[in-house]
Amino acid sequence: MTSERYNHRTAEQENLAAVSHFIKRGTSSNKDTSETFYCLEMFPYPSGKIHMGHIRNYTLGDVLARMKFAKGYDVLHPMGWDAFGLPAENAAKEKNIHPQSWTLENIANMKMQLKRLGLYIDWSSELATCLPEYYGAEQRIFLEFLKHGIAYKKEAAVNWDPVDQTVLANEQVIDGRGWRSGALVEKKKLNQWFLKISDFADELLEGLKTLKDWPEKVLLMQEKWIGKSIGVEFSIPILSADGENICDVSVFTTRHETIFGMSYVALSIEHDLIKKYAQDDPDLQAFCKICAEDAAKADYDAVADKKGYRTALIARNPLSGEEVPVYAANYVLSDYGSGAVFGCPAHDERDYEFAQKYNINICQVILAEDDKSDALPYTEKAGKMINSGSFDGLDITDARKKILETLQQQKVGSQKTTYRLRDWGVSRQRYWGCPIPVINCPSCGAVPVPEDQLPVTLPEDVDFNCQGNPLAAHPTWKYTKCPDCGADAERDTDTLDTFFDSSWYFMRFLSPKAEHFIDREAVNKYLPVDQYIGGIEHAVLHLLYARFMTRALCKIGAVDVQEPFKALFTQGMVCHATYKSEDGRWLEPVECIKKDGQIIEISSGRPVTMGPSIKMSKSKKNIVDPDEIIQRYGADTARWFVLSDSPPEKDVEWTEEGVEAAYKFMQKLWVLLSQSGQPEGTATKETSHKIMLCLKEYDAALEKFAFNKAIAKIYEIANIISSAHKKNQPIDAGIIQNILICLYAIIPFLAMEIYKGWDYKTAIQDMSWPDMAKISDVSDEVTVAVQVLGKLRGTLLIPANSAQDFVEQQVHALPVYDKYIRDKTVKKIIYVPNKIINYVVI
RNA sequence: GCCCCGAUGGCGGAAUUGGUAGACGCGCUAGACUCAAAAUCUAGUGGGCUUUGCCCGUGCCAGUUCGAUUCUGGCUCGGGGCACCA
Repeated sequence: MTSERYNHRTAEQENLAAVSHFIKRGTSSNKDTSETFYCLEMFPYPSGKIHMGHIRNYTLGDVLARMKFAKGYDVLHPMGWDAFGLPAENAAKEKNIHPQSWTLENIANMKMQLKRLGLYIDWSSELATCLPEYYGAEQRIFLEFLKHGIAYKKEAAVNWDPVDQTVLANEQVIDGRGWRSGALVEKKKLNQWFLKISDFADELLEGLKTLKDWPEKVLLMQEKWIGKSIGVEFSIPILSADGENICDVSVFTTRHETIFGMSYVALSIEHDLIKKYAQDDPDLQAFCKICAEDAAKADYDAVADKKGYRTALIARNPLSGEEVPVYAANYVLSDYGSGAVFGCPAHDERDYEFAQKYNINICQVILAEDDKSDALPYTEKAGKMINSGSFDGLDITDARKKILETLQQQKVGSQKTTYRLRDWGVSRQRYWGCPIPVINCPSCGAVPVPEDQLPVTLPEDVDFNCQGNPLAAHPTWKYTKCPDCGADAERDTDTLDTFFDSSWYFMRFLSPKAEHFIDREAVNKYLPVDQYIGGIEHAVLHLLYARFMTRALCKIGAVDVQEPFKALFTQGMVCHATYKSEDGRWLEPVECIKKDGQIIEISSGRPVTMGPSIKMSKSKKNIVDPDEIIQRYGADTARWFVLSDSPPEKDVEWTEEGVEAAYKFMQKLWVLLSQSGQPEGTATKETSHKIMLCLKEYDAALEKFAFNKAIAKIYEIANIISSAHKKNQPIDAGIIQNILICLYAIIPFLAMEIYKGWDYKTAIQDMSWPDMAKISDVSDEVTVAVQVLGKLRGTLLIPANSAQDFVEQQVHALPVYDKYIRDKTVKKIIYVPNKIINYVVI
């Protein structure tokens, strides 16, 4: 038996070049197959250091890429850097270092870390979004969109983050706060570039149905976000206080059958009619101002309280002719539907609340069948119409049909579909982003930068301590000539939202240096991405933008792919317990030690309180540095640990014990699988089959993303080998070779090191994955459960696939038979081959 | 408030179309080795009992079935998403 320990430091150093030699696109381990497999993990933001979340994400992808390569696929497994963004500018302010050098240094460091982790990546296609070769291509895309009307400019109220001093997209506002800064978002009017994502709302929604290998949860979130709603739009005549017909107001509803229950009309404070009448009504003006201020807080609690202002205007119900008051109300959204609603308090919760507060008439129009409660508002799903003129007595479905027909005949209404999804505002008032390639000319307007002047590069001499956008504050950069008329003009000083950068990078990997933005042929060949892996936090933001971008590029004829990601896997977070010192400081795990069942702070010896295990974060200091782990235990241990125990879609808790255990197991594998570790005896067939069966299950688990189960199978194999060794039975070299090929996907350094100790002819990285189909699922002998009335009473070891007669005979010989069956009447015997035999007795 | 998901030992978690619940790991207990400890190895480890063996047990209550962690209905608790979208 071998006595020396496995030294991960020398082994990982020696094998680094071989382990991380990249698979180049267009090559495969099996020359006969040309089937492609695009394996992609969400590319990282170069913050400076790899964290445990990255380790988990990239290990998952790496195992898959290695396995697919060994299975003969032409694998594309690239890596890039989501390199634009605010932290670089903040670093520039704080550390007086240029965003570019800060970012590039971080990239260099993180790339080294990823290599040390043993990732199997095609570095020849590496890209960084902050380099002109990338963002220049992005500018070309923007100009194409401009040409095709997908990009347009409009004055719009935008979400303004007062801390980051920038505009945020709707998706970046969470609970009224900036997603990054956490500051309360304000509303501000600015001239902004938008992308017409709303034009794609329906196909983005329909496309979700084709994404069979996406998590249900993400599909649902996107569906809700797009928010398709089919209803009816109709117009309501508005009269002045003295009955004079002024205009029509159009409203959208999904409950048009309740039209006879209309007891008021509510308009948004942004509605044209309200704006017009506010000019002569100071009270209305004041009301609108208060509501606008509440809304600007973008704080839900401030808006939760419904406020209304009764105008002198009168609305006439187009079907009943009834005249009802018109309100300006804070709860009516200006940018959904037509910014106006009719209120039906009897059958709508919000309207009911409003009517209660302002003492408005409540008129019931449906007599419920399924809702017996008397409480208003009624929440019926079925019922008959009442108080609805000629429609009385109809059930809801018929009433909906008839009322719509009537509205159409009278030419006051029609069916309409609305979406919650708004156009995507992409202008950001920041320096460290892709400059929008447009020149604003006083006479020609917004003029695209001519192609031969691309890329529009960022100036390097910039003052980051100025207020607002450093790019706009640059003394010369923005001044230029109009490409059309030659007059003095100014560049657009806004840069693109970084989500724009990340919504097409997966296509750029196919031609990272090319001048043209996309290599259409290569993209068509490798896309859609066969497996995309990343965090759930991008369920709507990045993943919706990327889907939109792909469809938009498809529409303008740049690619022929509709959906970018065929399969999506969202992995869980890496968590760790939190530690707090006596005086309330957060402590890093390395600052604490367990002693006699108590946790104490190493420096002071004082006791420490342990908090719950939560996502690793700098603020709570519950972080473990991957560098230290790799240094101390090796990359294989780190990889092994993040894959074991917890299913990858769930959060995993990082524990010292867990890492220690993983490390010990690496040592154990080293002993069990080494040639020198094999005893000198005779191997048995049974052991070999058991091991191969485990490998087959290991493979199936990996294919299903059940990495924790795959790991369990390796432990099982170790136990099998261990007991074989005790009986002085060596394991066949061929079996060991198969195990090592499979392990190479998970723990490449150790697998390669052990492999080198045997005299195999082909290098491990050139070996094909074992053919699992050839391994039989059943052993020669199986254990069958003997049940009486569904209760387990004994087991039986018999040859596989035995006939029922034979099994029954065997059961007769068991003590179980005398005890439970012999004296009873057997009503029925249920036999499931190789599983159970169940006696139903009375 | 609405929508979705989940609940299995001390812990993380296994369990093909309903078919031997608790694989595998951690932790724990005992033993071997050691002056001792660590490491390693061996055995045990859901609960209970009158312990050759039996009873209970997958959040709770019912149901379907020869048989339910798995299917159906109703609850309880936990997690996530959306939040005036008319």
